[in-house]
Order: sequence, then structure tokens, then C-alpha cells
Amino acid sequence: MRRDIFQAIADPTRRAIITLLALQAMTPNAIADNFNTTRQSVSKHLRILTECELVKQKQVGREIYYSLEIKKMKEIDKWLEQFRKIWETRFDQLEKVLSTMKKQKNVE
Amino acid sequence: MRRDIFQAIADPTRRAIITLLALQAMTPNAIADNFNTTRQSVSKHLRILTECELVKQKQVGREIYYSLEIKKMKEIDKWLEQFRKIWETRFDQLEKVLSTMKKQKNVE
DNA sequence: TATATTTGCAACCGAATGGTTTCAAAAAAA
DNA sequence: TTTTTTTGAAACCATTCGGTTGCAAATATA
Repeated sequence: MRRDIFQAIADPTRRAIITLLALQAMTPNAIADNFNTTRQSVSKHLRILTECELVKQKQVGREIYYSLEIKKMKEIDKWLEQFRKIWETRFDQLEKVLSTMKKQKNVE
Repeated sequence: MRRDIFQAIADPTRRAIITLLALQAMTPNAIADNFNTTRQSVSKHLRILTECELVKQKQVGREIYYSLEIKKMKEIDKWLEQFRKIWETRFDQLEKVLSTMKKQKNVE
């Protein structure tokens, strides 16, 4: 059973749950109210998010508040790092070309 | 059939292909040499990557060179933006606490 | 104490996923 | 021209996925 952060964010409902929980801790029922699905399916999503440590629980009486482990999101950012270098380089090259064009225009 | 960038990067083989293609354009055969799988399965992955425009093709004779559409990767970065704000804020708060602790220490 | 609320888990189902084998088309090489 | 190489696509298969229904446990309320 693959269970990593990339598989976790592959599902659009889970991405929406993550966005919700980024703003505030919520119970499964409260989360489910925001989607066109059953509480149990949200529960399944929360289980997956918990398994890859993207979400943590806090029990308050019979309610369980789920909140986002924001630092886990940095793992995606870390993976993107290698590509960011590339696209920043390309952007720099574009800047260079544009600036050269501008200079030539000034000379004309 | 869901076909977005988040689903595309969910598979570890596809992530590895993306990393390979970030360095240089490659043919399906050359890509497959790097993995413990068949060329056909790599071909399937390339199809998925092509469908969500993460990869583009260039035919040279009977060979097809695949390369990464680096700008498409920015979409992930864009989604991460909302969380980056949060984790930077939290970091600022931590900085504040640490600086306060330092000041208190100096007073002692 | 009896009832209602909140939740997780198991069983089941159809669809999607990732892989393999087989085949056909196109281009290069013999 | 015949053969080899490179590739994509189709058919098939076991597994996973996302969802539903039903149930049991724990806690709060009447």
C-alpha cells in the first residue's frame, strides 16, 4: 500500500480537505458538510491523510478535531526545488534576451 | 478519466521520469533503460504525462524525444502558495519567540 | 438509565491504475 | 527489397481507489 504525500494530494477532495484544514481545525462531520459525499468517505480520506502524517487529531469529548501538519507540505516544496532552479534559470535567460532587445532598440 | 498534474506526479515512476527529462530530452527506450519495467509501461506513463501537458514530443526520424514542459510544474508551485504563506508566518512567529527568549536571557 | 450524537471500521462494488504480452506501423539499415 | 529498430496501441489481468451501507464503540444529553 503506497502511502506518501504525492498520492495523498492526487485526489481533489483530499486537496480540498487540506485547504479547509489549513484555515482551522475541524471535525469529520463539519468537513463532510462542505462536500457532496458521505461522512464515511471523508473519514477514509482523513485516514489516508493521517497515515502519511499530513493531518493530526485532537480528541475533545466525543469529537475529534483534525488539523493540518503544515510542515509536511514542505516535502512537496522540497521536491519542487530541483525544478524551480531550472525555471528560474530559464526566466533569467528570457530576461537577458529581453534586455538585449531593449538595448538594440535604443541604438536604432 | 481524471488527468491532472497532481494525479500525474502521484506515481513514483512518473516522478522519476520527470526528473530524468528535466535534465535532457530522451527517447522512450532510453528512459526505460533506467527503470526495472518494460518499455511499454514507460510508454503508458509518457502518454499520461503528455495528456496533462507535462511533457512534449519531438520526432527525429523513427525516434521520439520527450522533454519536460517545465512551466507546467509551476502549477504545483501555485497550489503550494497558499500553504507557503502559512508556514512562513509560523516561522516568523518562531523567530519572534526566539528573539524574545534571547532578550530575556541577556537581561538575566 | 435510556437515548442521541460522533466517530471509525469492515464489507462490498464499480471504475481506475499500473503492469504485461502481442501486434502493427513507420523509419533506418543491410 | 528484406530485415531490424523504434514506437504506440489494444487486450487482458491483478490490485488499488473512492464511494456506499451497515454496524459497534464511546461520549454527551434527556
